[in-house]
Amino acid sequence: MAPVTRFAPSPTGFLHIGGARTALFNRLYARRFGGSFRLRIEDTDRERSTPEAIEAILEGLTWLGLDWDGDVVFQSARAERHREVANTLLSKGLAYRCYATPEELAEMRALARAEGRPPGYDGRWRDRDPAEAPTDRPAAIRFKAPREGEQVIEDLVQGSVTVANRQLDDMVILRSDGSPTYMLSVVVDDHDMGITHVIRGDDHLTNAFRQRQLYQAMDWPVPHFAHLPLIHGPDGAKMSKRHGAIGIDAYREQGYLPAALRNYLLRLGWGHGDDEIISDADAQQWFDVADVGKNPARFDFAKLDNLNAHYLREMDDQALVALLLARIEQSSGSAATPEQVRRLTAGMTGLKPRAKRLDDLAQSAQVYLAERPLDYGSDALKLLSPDAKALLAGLRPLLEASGWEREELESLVRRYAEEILSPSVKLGKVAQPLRAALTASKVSPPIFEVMEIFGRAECLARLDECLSN
RNA sequence: GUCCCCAUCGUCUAGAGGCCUAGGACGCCAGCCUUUCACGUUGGUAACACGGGUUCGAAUCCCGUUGGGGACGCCA
Repeated sequence: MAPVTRFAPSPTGFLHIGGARTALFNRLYARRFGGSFRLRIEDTDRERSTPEAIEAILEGLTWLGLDWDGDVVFQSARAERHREVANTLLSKGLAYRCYATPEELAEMRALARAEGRPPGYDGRWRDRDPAEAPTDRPAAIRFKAPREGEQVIEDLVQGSVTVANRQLDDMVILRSDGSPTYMLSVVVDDHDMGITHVIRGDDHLTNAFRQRQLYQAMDWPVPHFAHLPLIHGPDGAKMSKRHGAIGIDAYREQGYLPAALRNYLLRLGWGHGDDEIISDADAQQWFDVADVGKNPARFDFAKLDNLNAHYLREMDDQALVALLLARIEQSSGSAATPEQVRRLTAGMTGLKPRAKRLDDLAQSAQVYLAERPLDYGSDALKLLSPDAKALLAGLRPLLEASGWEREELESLVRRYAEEILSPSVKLGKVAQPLRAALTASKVSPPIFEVMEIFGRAECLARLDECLSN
């Protein structure tokens, strides 16, 4: 049977990196075995779910290239069905009304803890005569969980995990306001959607035991479970905003490529021999959730950067320029001129190997965007000493008479430095001031490549402006 | 506190009893390349948490210790 997986985020915040990996693994698993990958928004939480968060999740997934099959299911729209199941359980005697107050509940927990028992509901309304029910407040519906025996889950990642039923209390499935709880909703939705493999974060492992009880009570087939270890921050502690628990949109803003993120996330907790750069096609062919490691992985930006640099270099120049232009327009508020686009496109080869992310690429791309008069900073000025300017002044007539192809320019300047000036003067002695004069910077792509792209007229004009200052 | 899970270089991992003198990648260090910065390239640094077993033989199996993580809501 082809697997059906799903990603089921709750829209209470942005799509974070852990969620993205969960979605990736679900999708990969479904693709690998010819199944389908569904998306369900768990928006049963009253106030905390926001339309903005839903939007951020859908956008984030789409941007990452993690498209889903079929329509998005909104859990909130299925509340009626959830209630129906709760009532079925009630009529089967597998659920009951509970009138315990929040204060009572807190006491129970404190007491249990003090006595060294697992904290939880003590079952005080479990077998109570309904005639004793108070009339002044509504009841919540609790699941009548089995007290004896144990729950065994053959988790695809965690292996066989067992918990005694006595560790599990009677969970609320319908709140006193009549709204279904998450615990009920997931089970009903996963069942109704025909989900065969529940692949999700490790933090849900203990929920799986309770959910299993529910499946059994309804006499539904229990899906396969796979609980993925969580992603930790670089210091081993829980991901915090400081180190990566930022929205996926923040990665996008910093200039990470979807392909790089996919590759990086895939290698977090999973490996395929010595392979590091893994194409989507290979990932789809190789990935199996059963091969995911059980230990939590730390997030490492240095490795992500390295991977991103790789995908950046592999990317088509035109596509990269388009991304860059959008970014530049957004920050400067104005569109690039055709001449700037021409320079940028021509300069891509030299720019690409120098960048890790789109943000630093945009930074170094300034070389091709800046217009005269150039704004010389202290770094450039340092290279433009009177002596250096004198060298450049001597070079000017030679440049004017030269062809304008990069190799020709290079050999010209080399000859100027080593033969005309002195054998001890290296190319760099002239090339560095030249770079400073033409780009107002001390670093740039190879200066002769830059010169070729700018063209003779522009270069001479820049040189003149620089020398006349 | 109760329950569950985990443990190989700094990080991500390969490793399913002899192929391990523990492999790869990122990072870091050094050399080469070089007009700057990068790219590239060559080499180097660095790990089986600890203690007991089992076995002819253990990174691999078992137990314990320590250290991490997760879950214990009328949140999801």
